[in-house]
Amino acid sequence: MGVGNCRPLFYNVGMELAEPCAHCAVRDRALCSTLSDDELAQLNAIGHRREMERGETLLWAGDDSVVCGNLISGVLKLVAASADGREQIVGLVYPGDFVGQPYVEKAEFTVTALTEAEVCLFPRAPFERALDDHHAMERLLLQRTLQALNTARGRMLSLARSSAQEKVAGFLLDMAERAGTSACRAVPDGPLTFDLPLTRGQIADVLGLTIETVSRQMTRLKVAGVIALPGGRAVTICDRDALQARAEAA
Amino acid sequence: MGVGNCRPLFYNVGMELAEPCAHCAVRDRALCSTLSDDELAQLNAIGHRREMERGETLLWAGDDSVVCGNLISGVLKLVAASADGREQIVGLVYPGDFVGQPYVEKAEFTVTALTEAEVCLFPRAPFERALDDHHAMERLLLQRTLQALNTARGRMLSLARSSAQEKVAGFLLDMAERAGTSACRAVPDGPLTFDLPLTRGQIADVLGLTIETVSRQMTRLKVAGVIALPGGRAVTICDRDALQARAEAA
DNA sequence: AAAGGTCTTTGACCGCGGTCAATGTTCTGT
DNA sequence: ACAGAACATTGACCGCGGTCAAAGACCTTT
Repeated sequence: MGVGNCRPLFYNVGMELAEPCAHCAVRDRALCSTLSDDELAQLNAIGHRREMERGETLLWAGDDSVVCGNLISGVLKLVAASADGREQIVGLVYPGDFVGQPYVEKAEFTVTALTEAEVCLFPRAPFERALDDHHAMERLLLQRTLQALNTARGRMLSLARSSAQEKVAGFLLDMAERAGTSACRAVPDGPLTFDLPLTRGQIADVLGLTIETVSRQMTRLKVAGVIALPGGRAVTICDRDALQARAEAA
Repeated sequence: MGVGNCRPLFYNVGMELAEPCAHCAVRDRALCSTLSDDELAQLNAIGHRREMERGETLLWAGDDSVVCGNLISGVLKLVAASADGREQIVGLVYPGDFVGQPYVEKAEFTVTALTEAEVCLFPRAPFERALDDHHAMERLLLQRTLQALNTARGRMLSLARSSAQEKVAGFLLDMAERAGTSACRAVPDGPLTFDLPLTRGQIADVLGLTIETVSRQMTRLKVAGVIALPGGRAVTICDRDALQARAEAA
């Protein structure tokens, strides 16, 4: 059940910022950060929020690309699949990131929630019109898209040319960085512990490996004392430098 | 020797379109297609042309991203490399395509000519200002960037999950499509012959394989009668459907 | 035409990572 | 607390594609 209904009926009355943008967790990071409170209220008139459960799909590859928007909380995956069912996660979406593609008729990739998530959605057509009116937002979208392109191209190198060991080590470093605030560390610069938002199977889909290979490489890193696996989906990075070294050399 | 000097000294005098844009081969396809003749003349004032030889590099990964522009003729490659020298071609640039990245300080990838090429270059900073003034051009750049992102993500699936056979077959189909006018065909719908602009080594760099594997797969396709290799860098596609089938299934 | 380079093909070998299968662990709902 | 499902680990095996090496084709240059 979404919370779209919570949107107030009279959003742009007076100077006050309409709910729920006023308390939005990504107000300062999403594309909306380019908008004044008034502009934001206008944009909000065409948007609505949606809560998603783990595993729920927002867009299916091949369907009309009907919505786009900002991720508020949780993590989404972008999945490419071949006709015979092989899958590859081609992107991860974090809070503050933009999801979907304006100016594109058909969605090329399936977008699914990896965790519970909350998104702020806009129908594509009116959102494109909003880009016309808010030049700074379009500019930021261009910059974000250029960044995403660089990220995707960097991952092409890794997918094609890195060993399984390098891929897994690199992935753990990425996730550690992402974990940020939610990670915890007993001693400054000491071991860092955090939860992975992905299953082994999903990690395999990101890295272009199989579940078994991911699992074996994790075990190898554990045996080498580079990481620890306290149980559940938690990981502890015991020796960041060693992990870095393994991420860079075969 | 570039032809930058050929740029006329008084480009925006009168209504006539300044050389060399008037006869530009990609006038109707490049970002400039969004500009009126007058606007184009203004933009041309900050740009210049450059001819490149096979193997010549336009931008080095890690250097300041100083220029961007449009490719007029030839083919360029975008190369990602790891610290220990492994390489991956993450993009090919064809005539009419945009090269370089506005709003990005450091070039992430090395840009090198695969064939003789001609580019129309702009220093990055004034080009960014031109994007401010010409909204339609910025819009088109955004659309092109979104397309490029989709292409890159599609190739992530292929790099990670396709067999060598599928990669080579798919690559040949792509190149056949690109060859377009320069390809020749004795009978309508009959065998199609064209020249690859890439060496076996470069094809390997595109597909995430080795030279030897690319060569072996080409031979396999030849022995199966799907393609012919008349010599030099030429390829003949004898049975397009069979090639398509091999591109899609392992 | 000969010489030298680069690019390509082919062969022999082997190791990484995929596949198949069984067991162990963690999460979920009642 | 228990049952069942989903997820993770581990082992045995093997094939695809990488590596090393040599020979052949093609393209310059003089």
